[in-house]
Amino acid sequence: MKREGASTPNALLGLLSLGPMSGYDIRQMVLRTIGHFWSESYGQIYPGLKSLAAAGLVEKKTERKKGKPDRNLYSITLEGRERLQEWLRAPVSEDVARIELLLKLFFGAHVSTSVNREHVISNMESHQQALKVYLATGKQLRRDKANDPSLRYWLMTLNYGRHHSAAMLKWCRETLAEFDEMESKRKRRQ
Amino acid sequence: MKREGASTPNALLGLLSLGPMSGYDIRQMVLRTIGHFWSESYGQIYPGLKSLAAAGLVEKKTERKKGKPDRNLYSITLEGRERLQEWLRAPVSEDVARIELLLKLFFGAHVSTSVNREHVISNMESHQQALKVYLATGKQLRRDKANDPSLRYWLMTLNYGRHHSAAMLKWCRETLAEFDEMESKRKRRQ
DNA sequence: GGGTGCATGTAATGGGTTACATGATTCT
DNA sequence: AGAATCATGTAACCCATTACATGCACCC
Repeated sequence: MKREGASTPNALLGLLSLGPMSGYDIRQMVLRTIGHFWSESYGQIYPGLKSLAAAGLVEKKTERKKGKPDRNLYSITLEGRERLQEWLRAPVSEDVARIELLLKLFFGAHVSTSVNREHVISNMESHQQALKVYLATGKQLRRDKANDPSLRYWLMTLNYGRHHSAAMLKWCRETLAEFDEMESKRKRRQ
Repeated sequence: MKREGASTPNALLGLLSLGPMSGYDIRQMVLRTIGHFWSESYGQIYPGLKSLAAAGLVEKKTERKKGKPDRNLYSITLEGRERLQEWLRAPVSEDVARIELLLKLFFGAHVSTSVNREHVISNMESHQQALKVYLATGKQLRRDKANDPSLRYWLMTLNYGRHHSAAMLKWCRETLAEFDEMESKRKRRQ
């Protein structure tokens, strides 16, 4: 009877709370702003907007411009805002993340250390890349959104990413050192 | 044409590489050993074992014991081991984790700081708890599995958890301090 | 003429959890 | 008598991605 979960409609409401948007805009927004901890595909967005509209939580207005394709602009209603706040106040549902890297590593003894090493290295690279992005968007936000009341919250999510990626880099380096040790031990025995 | 994903059968093969097990055993194993980064439900395990058996990657033997319910013991075949190694060698497919806490925080300006603070606090508590578990199981593994060739790999996954939770605790403390600051600013203005 | 970006949507498919259904044994 | 643990499995449902389908405008 309790469903719980279903955060996609809430994500949509959240994004529309920043201003009216089309489904296409939402997709771009997701990629540019919350992309490092959230994803939404068109297959979720368009049907999601439709059902939110049917529930009266958002309103649709079709915008016609010569020379450009029609845009369906959605804006959040008062009821939608209430629903969003309700969800924000509800406790965070935590479920176990499935981390494929760790699953492979857990069974790593079945393959050579170099295979496992490669997995760790590519993980390290993606976190190095992510760190750069976090720092850059942090700067950009502080510059462009200096007076936005949401700025602090946005920086918190960025900071989360910073801490996470920094910790992962540390772990990667330690793990690579461990592989070195394992390999030199193996060589000594030969 | 390329499906990619579908890691459940590989997880099952991995667990069975540690020794013959029933579906029930596997569930327990998942919870006790890889539970901090993986989950499998009966609804995945039993059908999964069935199709692995149909593909010849595992073998089923029914064990009958007086006074106890029948157990379907599954063991990995040679072909299954090969398939497992193939998967282990394939690159890790990384997808964006959906972190509900961050989604709520991103839209945090719509509710009071105390609501957001509560979310962060309960996150902090769960990581404190997790850290304790990591340290305890680390000790236990070093004691009980001192000669297991997989020990190093298991400790790597634990270490991942340690680093992650430690970083999250740091982030939580910083974020809580930020809330303090926001609230004292608000008071000063009143 | 062809690629890219804007724009909307659906259908197929996959992957997963939860609830349901059943039943024995052991411990309290 | 009743709860907990062992044990197996299915069905309903939910959530999500990917591929498909369409089409215009702008730039090279």
